[in-house]
Amino acid sequence: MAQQKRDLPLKSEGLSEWYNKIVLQAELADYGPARGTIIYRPYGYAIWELVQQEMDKRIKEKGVSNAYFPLLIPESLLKKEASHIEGFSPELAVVTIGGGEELEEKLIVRPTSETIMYDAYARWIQSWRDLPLMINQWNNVVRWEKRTNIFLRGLEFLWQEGHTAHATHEESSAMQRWAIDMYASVYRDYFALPGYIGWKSQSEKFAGADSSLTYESLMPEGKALQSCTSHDLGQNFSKTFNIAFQSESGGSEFAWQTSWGFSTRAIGGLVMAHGDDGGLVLPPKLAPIQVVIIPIRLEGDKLLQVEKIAQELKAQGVRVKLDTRENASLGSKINEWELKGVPVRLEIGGKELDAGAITAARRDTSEKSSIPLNNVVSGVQGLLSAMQENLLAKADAFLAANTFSADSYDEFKKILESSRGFIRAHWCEDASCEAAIKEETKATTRCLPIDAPEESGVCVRCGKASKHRWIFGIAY
RNA sequence: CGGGACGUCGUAUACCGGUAGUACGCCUGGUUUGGGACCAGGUAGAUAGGGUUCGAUUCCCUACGUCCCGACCA
Repeated sequence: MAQQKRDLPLKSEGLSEWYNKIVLQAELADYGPARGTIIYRPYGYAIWELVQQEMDKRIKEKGVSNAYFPLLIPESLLKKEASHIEGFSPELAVVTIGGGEELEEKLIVRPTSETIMYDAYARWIQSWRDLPLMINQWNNVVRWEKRTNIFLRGLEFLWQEGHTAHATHEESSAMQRWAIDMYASVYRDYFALPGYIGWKSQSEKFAGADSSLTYESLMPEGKALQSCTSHDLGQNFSKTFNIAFQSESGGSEFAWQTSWGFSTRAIGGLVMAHGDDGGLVLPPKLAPIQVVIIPIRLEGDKLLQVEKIAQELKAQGVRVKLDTRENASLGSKINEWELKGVPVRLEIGGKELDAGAITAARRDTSEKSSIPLNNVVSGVQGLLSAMQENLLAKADAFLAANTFSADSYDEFKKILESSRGFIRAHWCEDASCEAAIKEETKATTRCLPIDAPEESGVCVRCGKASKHRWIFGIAY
């Protein structure tokens, strides 16, 4: 009977079908009326707000200020940097008519804000004393993707983009590294998603960058997800936008720049990585509701007692929801909150109040335990942190179990056919070899891990000498 | 953007060239509440536009949207 009510497909039987349904059913998001557009519903947006809170704090601590630049970019501005426009032109949305009249100059809906920001940077930066200039913005960008997927790839997505200008390459390079380390830390400690930090290959790097750092995590079914990158822009943009400054010694120099971004795609990764057949499983640190309290057949003073418990938890910063709906049965409440991935559920009825201990259920393990009434806050906090740790430990184990090494092309292909996952393999760093591997196996270079040891070997495909093992995978 | 599948109340589905049904949801009232409650009454639907036809939700075309497979990407 319970099965008949279920209309969520099993995650274990098909990730993409499960994923598409759970995003809608858990009310994280809905589709917009135009293709590829998404409505972030309150429950989903709340997750993003939690990410923002944490990341914004870290960004500001680093000395980066928030600002906001325009959505519309004159075409000529975007065209200034040759490789940048070349990289983005296939996916631009362009405004050609305004107020009913054809525009003299087309306006591009930003796919990213390098050009419009650096146009201003050129005016703002005159002296070495103006550096570093470090600005971040939380905004939306538009990229005309051919094939869309809710949260993972859409026409419009939300992100933050940080853009810094420095006097020296040492400084900008350190900034590039700082950003990816910050992302990795948030990813690990909040999303409970481990991954590899590494360098993008020349062909995979950002259009207009000298180098790109990425954080690559692995989804169930063995596909790679990249949801943040940090770029060393060198002087590419400062030269084309004339971001020049007078140095201490009086000479004119071009600024060294970085840009780095983290998008709502990460929410999709979160859903896929931790969810199960019962629905979402949210890591406590990013759960809009960390604890749901369900009173069972309580009224009057006894219900007040439960409300007091909720208040107590709230006072300690726990995000609590008290579900006092009278028209829903216990079972339907439990199922609903499980579907929505709430980490801890507290059941409080006459039984609990008499015994002086409430029943707590963990979403990740389904374990039930008993928490003494006089110890609710620390008991709950203990469960939340245990769950956060457990999700990370499971994800770590998954990543480790699905990172393989291949020393021959046959082995490489065999892994892709059977389990997928990440493959550590030698590559000659020749772009044509990379393209051939992609053509023949669908796998792309994901990154060269930042801590990859030097190791002499031969390219898994062409046999030429190689110094490092790169990580390959099939990307989303 | 190429190939394929699909589009019926909010959701999941059924039937049909001639009155569009069921379940869940939702609303009202009552009884209920320890793992998806029950009774009664009610609400709500053929994506849009053309064509064929006496008659189209059904057949055809186009657009739009979703999913899957490719090429492109956070």
